[in-house]
Amino acid sequence: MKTPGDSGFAFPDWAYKPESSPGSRQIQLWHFILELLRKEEYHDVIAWQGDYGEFVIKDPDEVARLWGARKCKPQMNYDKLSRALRYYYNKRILHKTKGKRFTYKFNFNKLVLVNYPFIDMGSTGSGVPQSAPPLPSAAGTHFRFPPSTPSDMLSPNEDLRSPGGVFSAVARRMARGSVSDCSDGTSVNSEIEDGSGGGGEDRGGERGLSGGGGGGPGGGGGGYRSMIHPRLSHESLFRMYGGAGNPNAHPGSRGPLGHRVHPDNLSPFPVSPLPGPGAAGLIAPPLSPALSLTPSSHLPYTPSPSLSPMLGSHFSFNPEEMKRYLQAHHQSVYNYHLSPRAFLHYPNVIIPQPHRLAQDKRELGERGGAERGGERSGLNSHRHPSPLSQSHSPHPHSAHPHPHSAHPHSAHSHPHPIHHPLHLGEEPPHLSPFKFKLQPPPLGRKQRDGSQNHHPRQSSLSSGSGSLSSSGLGSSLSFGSDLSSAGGSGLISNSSSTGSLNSTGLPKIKVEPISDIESEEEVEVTDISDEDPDDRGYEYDLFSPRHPRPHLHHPNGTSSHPHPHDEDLDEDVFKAPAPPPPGLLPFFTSHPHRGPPTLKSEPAEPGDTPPPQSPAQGQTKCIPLKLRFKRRWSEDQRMEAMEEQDDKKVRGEKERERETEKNGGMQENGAGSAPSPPALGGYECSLPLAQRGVNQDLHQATAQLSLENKDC
DNA sequence: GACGGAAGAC
DNA sequence: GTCTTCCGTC
Repeated sequence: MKTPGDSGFAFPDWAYKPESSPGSRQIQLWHFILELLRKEEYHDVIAWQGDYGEFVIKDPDEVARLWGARKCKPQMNYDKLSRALRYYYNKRILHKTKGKRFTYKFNFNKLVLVNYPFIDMGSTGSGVPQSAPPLPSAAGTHFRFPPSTPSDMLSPNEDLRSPGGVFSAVARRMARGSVSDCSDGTSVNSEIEDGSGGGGEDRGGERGLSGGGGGGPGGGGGGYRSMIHPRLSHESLFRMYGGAGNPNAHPGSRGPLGHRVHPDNLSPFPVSPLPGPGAAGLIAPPLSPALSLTPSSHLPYTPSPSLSPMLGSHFSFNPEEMKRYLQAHHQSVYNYHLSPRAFLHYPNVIIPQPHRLAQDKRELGERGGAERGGERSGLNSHRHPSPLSQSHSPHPHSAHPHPHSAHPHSAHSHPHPIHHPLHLGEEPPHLSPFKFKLQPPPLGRKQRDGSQNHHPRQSSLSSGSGSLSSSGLGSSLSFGSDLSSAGGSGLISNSSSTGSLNSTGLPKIKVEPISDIESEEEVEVTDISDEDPDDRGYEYDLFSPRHPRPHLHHPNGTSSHPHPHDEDLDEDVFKAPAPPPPGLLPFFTSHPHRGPPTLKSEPAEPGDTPPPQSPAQGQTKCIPLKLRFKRRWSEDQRMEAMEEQDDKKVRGEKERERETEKNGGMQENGAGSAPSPPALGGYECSLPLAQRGVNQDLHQATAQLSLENKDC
């Protein structure tokens, strides 16, 4: 009979790692079984037999004893152990080989699915037994079964890319079960470890995984062989998982500030492909759906976001890059889900004009060396440059007939560990004084009306961790910000589609200054409007970095993941931004030597520190920021009212055609403060027409605004 | 021997 | 969540 060992199939490395089972800090039984199985000295106790993945417990009592010793359960016996094994049946990790005593079989597919849901199960190489672990063939990764040949030993070169390389010797021993959990120190694991000194000698012919890598550290039981083929470049890996290789960002090449994505990662990958703390390194950080960074012909420049650590859904963008990107995007703000109307609400956001773009390019070119060089040096270590450009979601330009098809994972914003190196007390000399963060938009009024009691959202900043299916993070993008600043600094909050809507079901942008001294409170004090305390309060909640909103909660109680093309969000128009805290205004103003930033702000109060003087200062167009915001706000209110009226008219007409009775009630809602219709359908129906109307206004407003601001 | 429910520890 | 322990059933 051909045993797995004879066949040259190795069990994946992750299978030997206790960490490979999320949620369990202790070695799991199936890990332990694998430990025994991979060590020849225990082949008289337990061994592979039969089909691939099938093993027989030759000495149940001894296995139970070993297991009991490992777990410090001296009372362990086969009955108990088998009970534990039977629990794997439901998990489909293991199943019983019928008719064969003490014979079980691993379900590799399940193990892989459990541990690496991203792996295409259909990619199992030909000739690989069904029960053998799947082979991500495209990546050249080999699952073999069982493992442990000398060539499989972790080579020094693998240290950087294999999990073994990031574990301490103790950790490795722990991972191998070499270190007993028992406090008395009498561990059978030492037996295992001791006996495994020559453990790699068998299972010859198992080559290919390590590509002839040298002997691994310890030379014992094989430790962690990298699941990744040594020849598999990091880029390949990133491609595999949707990201591009980035030497600077690669977890294996931790820079001075590079965060080890997941020191205790749960996978054999350099970075766990699982979502969560270690996921971002491999998975292209799903951008805010509204912020597709796909390069396109008309978008010569794409900002490279980095993610803030811990805040799984926060991406950091270099403000300069964003500026350029926005300028490049000036013809396609809709694609950005930055409706032109967004600019309407941002008197200080200069609508990019072609000549400005050129000018800015020149400026960038002029100061690119020093300034951007500085940025690079500061950001490289925490930024994922290109992964996004290669793997990010489809560009919004491509009209998606199916609104939900563009960003299948948009709701699962995987955290990106890399963050901006800004530290409190440091003022990046080269960075724009702005910090932009795209955040889930506030819940729309229509939604809010459905549930008035919008309690402050509890922070779900760490919600990025966990299983693939659980995340549901809003994709907040922070530009040129890091987490610490995210904890207290301001932003453009957009939101695009990630989660919430403002009172008109539209995302908002908030522009706040970066300040070394700013605190979370200061951020939260951001005023949105004097006219709408409700909204404002909601803003505080929503835009507080501590309260990102991973998802959009529909009035019907369901929670949907945000999507840039969600019909609910088609009406993505931005409301009034938050004026910056007055005390922070100096940071908020543009740097004279830098020329007018694309995104800039002005002093909130006339009496505040005056911004750099400009010829247009005295003009009425350059009224104090606060006043401008208020005016804009009022404008916005009027426009919203008009829009709602239009919406309701149109909706009413359409509805009337179909449902005359229902329609009548909706029209009675009137304009302005009318609560949203309870049914989503009506809301969605009104969007296209409403947006058309808005677009006209927006175009006008955009033009006006650009004229209005170009002198400021 | 194998299965699986139940309760509980961690 | 992962066992451990106990137990009834087949």
